[in-house]
Amino acid sequence: MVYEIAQNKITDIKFCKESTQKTFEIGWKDYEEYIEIDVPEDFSFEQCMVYLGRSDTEILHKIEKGEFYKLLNFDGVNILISIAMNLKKLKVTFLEKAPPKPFRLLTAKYMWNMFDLGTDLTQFYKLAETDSIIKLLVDKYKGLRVVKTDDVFEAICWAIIGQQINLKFAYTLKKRLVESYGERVEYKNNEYFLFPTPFVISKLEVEDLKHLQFTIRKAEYVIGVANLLKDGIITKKELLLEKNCEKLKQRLVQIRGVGNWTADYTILKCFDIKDAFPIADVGIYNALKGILKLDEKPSINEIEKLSKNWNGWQPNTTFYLWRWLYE
DNA sequence: ATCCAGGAGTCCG
DNA sequence: CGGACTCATGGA
Repeated sequence: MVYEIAQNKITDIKFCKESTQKTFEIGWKDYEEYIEIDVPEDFSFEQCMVYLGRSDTEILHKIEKGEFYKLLNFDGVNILISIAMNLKKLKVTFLEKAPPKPFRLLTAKYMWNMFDLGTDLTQFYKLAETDSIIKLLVDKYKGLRVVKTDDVFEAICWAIIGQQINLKFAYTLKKRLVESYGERVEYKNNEYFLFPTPFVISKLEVEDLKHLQFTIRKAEYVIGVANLLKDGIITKKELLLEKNCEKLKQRLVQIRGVGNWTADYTILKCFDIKDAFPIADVGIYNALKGILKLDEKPSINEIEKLSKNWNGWQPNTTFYLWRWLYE
């Protein structure tokens, strides 16, 4: 039996050839009921957990006693896992019965993508020698990775939901959306959810989402994106072929409801593109305002100047800046 | 109450 | 193209 990788799932594990950055090879061991994945020497599971644990309203995973729980789905097959560090390796445990071997490989690849384990951050850390902002961030949060979202529908929806509202309310909206329309699995008195599929959301009316306190616009945007993906007008597989940040952005911005910020954010969260940078993000300028002790938020021009020093490492810098906000 | 929040579309010159 | 206006809802 051949297991196909769904089109919009699992980023190709091969890395962008034109990238000048070093990459690590994936390494993992299969122990049936769990797998162990090699991680870079500097990898900090704890720092990634701070990012992933930034909201107590997060519905798509749980963190308990430093252990991470999430429901995965490969081609219709649900896999409930927990993740923890064990002897400098990432240990992923299958909480229900161990899935067939191809799915254990997919799980390893999923983690590799989610924690961006392929990127060698040596050059990023070296930037700290010449950039005081990077130095401050790296000193504090070394080992934090760019935590990715595999599902492009989820990534775009989450960005749309987050437009122009505070993060707390954004998490509330996501929770309502997922609880209302996402698949649910129960395990030991806990519930775990999948992000809703484009198919399910495409069937909704604007009114359905208005009841969840979505604005009319956001409801239209989310349903619209669902239709584009459901009909195959947009596929992640096709988007992955575009390695140029600007060109990828141009394609995303054509989607109704996706402006500059949403496109930048989606690329950062869902694609392995090294100059993705949501320059209009209020989180970024709030962090910079705080770090640089500015009286007012920095202008786009000022951020552009700063970010030139970060060329090729904008995604990492963005995550480290966001991390600074969670102190 | 007032301002802001991990904005986008539209219109107008 | 760039700016002003509109939409829209909870949090602090």
